[in-house]
Amino acid sequence: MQSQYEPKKTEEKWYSFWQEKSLFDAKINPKKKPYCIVIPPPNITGILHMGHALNNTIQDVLIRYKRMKGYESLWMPGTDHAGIATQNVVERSLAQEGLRKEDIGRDKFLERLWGWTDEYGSTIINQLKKLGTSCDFKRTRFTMDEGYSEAVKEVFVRLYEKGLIYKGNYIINWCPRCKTALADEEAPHKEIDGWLYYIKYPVKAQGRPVKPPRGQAASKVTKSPVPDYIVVATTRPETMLGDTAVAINPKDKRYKFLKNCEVTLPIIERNLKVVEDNMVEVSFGTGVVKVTPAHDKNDYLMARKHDLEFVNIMRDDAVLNENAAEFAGMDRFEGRQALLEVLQAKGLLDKKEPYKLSAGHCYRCHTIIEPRLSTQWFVRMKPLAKPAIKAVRDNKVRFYPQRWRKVYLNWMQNIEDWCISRQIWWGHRLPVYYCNNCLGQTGSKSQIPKGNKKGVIVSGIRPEKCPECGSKKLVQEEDVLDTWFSSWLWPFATFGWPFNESQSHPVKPPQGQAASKVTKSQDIKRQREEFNYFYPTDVLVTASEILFFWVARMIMAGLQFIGKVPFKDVLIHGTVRDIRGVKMSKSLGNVIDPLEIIDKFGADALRFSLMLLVSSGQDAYLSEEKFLVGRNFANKLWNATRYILSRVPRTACRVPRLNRKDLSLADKWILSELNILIKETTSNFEKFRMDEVAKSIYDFFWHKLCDWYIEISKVEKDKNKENLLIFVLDTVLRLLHPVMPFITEEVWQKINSSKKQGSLMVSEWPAGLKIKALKSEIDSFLALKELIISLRSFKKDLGLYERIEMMVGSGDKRRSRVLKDNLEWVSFLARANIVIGKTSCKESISTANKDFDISLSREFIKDADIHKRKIEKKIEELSGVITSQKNKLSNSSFVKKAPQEVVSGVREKVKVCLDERERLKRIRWS
RNA sequence: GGGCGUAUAGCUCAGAUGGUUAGAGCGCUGCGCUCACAUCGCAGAGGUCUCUGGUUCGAAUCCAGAUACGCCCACCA
Repeated sequence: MQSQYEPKKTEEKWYSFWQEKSLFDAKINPKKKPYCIVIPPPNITGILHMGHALNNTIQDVLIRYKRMKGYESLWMPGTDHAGIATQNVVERSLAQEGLRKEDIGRDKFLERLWGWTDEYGSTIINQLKKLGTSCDFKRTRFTMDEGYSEAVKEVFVRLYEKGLIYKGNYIINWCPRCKTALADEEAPHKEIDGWLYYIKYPVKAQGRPVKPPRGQAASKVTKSPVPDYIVVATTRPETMLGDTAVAINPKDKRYKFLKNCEVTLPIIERNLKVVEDNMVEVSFGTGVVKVTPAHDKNDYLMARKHDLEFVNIMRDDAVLNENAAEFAGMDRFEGRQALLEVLQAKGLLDKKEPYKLSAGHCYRCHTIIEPRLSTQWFVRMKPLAKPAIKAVRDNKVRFYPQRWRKVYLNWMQNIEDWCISRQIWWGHRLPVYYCNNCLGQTGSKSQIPKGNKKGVIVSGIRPEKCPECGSKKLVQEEDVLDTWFSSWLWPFATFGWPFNESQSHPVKPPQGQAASKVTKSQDIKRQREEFNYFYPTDVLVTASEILFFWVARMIMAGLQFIGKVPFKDVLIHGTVRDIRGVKMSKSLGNVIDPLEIIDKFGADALRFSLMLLVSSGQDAYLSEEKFLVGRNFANKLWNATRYILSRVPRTACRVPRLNRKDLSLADKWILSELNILIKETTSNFEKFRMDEVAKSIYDFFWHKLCDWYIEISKVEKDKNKENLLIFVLDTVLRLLHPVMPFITEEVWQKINSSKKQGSLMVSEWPAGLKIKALKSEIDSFLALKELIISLRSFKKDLGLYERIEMMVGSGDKRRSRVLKDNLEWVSFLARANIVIGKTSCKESISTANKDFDISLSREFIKDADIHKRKIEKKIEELSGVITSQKNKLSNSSFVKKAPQEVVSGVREKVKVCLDERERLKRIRWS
């Protein structure tokens, strides 16, 4: 074994070993309880980033832990077709050839997409393997798999038949670059710097003159004169071209006169209606709102209420259309500038003020979205949300950390309908067919009124003819479904749901299994049984970013289609950020590539460091050097193993049974510490506290096993020691394996070399130890440990580095005896030749700790100043403690009200401190 | 405009159900290649636990308020 651990030499070896032995595979096992996690399917366009590394490490750690704990662990892997993202990638490559997707047509474009998917779609899955992920890869699913598509269609049809899917003309988020509708969640609002423009709209008194008849009080006349114009404020001036009204608040007295006026839209010269609506905020802008029903969500709602005209002024690429008069053909922002110039020239631009506004941005390409009136498909969400709210309220689904529960409930209670149609080509095409014959009579298919099903056929299988008129002229809906409309089925569609015998494409059997040997119905039966065994899954591990996109919708889908929640626990971890706290992103260039870290430090180092850093849902601030902890720990483990193996002959190397007999004080101590570690680690895993798991193993291994026990073992070379060293190491390897699978397997194989080859990853999780140490024994050991530290410190303060003779005594007989029994290793570790007994002050210089008095011959001392100051400081410190503790005791309500054990604890503390201080005070310096 | 999170050593963070004159890692100082490990060992320095009130015998820990930073949601043009 080399003195430095080299991860590259072991990682690949053991990963293929596990795969060859099919250790990642899961199947129904009636003797075991199931444990199942479905992977949040990464986009096929994705490449592994630190967020994936974190997310998947957590899952792998849990899966491996439960597997060792005796569960049948299934980690279901797969990828997501990521509609818009993937289409964008392929469009870009097309653009390099100077082509647009329209040039080659839908079929050819889809061919390209499938080609890309076949070539690059599994990149991320292969990268995941480098992390050590123990997914059952034979089950790898893709949201566009034939079988999966059946589930998507089934769900669409079921929802449609229940009246939960409808088609309607609404204002939706439109990305003019991707040229598709987006759901609200896909268009996050971001603040941008803009301007608030104040524009004058000419006003004319209507019909009868407003002028009052002669003789009436003049004051009343001057109260509401009709001005030449009113001023509206807007951040998007170009939309004025689509204005069909202006609105005021009914309570706003300032504009009462407008009811009898004609307002004209400049440039277009259109008459605008004047409407009153409470939605108008009196205090904002001028109190008058321009209403653009086809380009703003609020205006749209207002228009519906007041029966206004809709004027669309933009094409799908946000270029102004023929309704935009002279500005037609200009891009929206170009048009804005041009329009402003015209307004300026005409004296209609009152003023402009800098203004921060928040606008939706496409979550794929970051283009500012344009609210657009268009016909889309929607899912009615309220009925789906209701049971999903109840399930969380009833703790059928629990969130970790719990605060996300509130966020979830808040969102669900205010949920709006989900726009699911997308005007792209890559995705599941809606299982909707139009009969041209029937629709010919009612008009174009974009104007199907809500609820009118005539000529619209929704079916999982393409119908041959129209059930209404028999026509064979059927056309399938061009739109595809939102990617999340397939992802929300992930926890059950991956198992082959809906298990229809009649479905055209059953889920393909696991790779390697001959398809012909398995009949379709057997296959479906197997899938159904597996589903019943593994569903509901156990935990979903995810970042908070997709709580609404995905997690909430999965809960709704699970309850709606299966009648059971899809998972019991939702573990939400933090976001990965750079060292300054900025979210890592490729465009910012602040990413740390996990593959590079693996290359430099090893996958185990990456995993261990990540686990250490993500404490209960907090964001992790990363830099390359933070991974050194993991690397160093791996190296420590490696070298400790090297030492232990040097002590134990290889041929005899196997994990022993422990014998209660002949255990030394140190043995008892380390076993008792190990026992605590087993308990803590197990309970921390159950609480999803992977940071605590990593921390406590690290602490035990490094600072208890290596710093003390192994050091002691260099002196205390009894027969038991070898067995114990192997035993403790073996136990730690088991505990650590979920977090650091590679090095633990490598080491475990070495210390189990005499056994026939098994694998650590499927060996048993450590149970609590039966051997118990007495409290007094542990106490004695700790006193010796403290003594060693005091001896070292004492020497150090006196500037002594040689192995010298030191005198140690104790007033306590038991302490003296224990010291005598363990003198050899105490001396070794203290680097001193210890003599038990007392010496006179004249010849020696002394110190004391809680249990022992220490002194050494004056002949060694050159300079005792540091030591003297330290003693003084220590005395001061002790006095402080004594005073504060005594104060407590003199407080009668403390003695009365505090628990007995606390009071006696304080008394004990005072006693001990007094004693130590007394002994320190006795030290004479000359 | 709502909702949430975080403020503890120079840095990154631990500190269930209140009882420690507050812990770790990194960094820093000093010493050491003690035969597993310099990706190491040993000994140290370093904190009025953001502020102000309150509850309590007792608060880093619970409550209220303030301040700072961060995040999410929302139809103020």
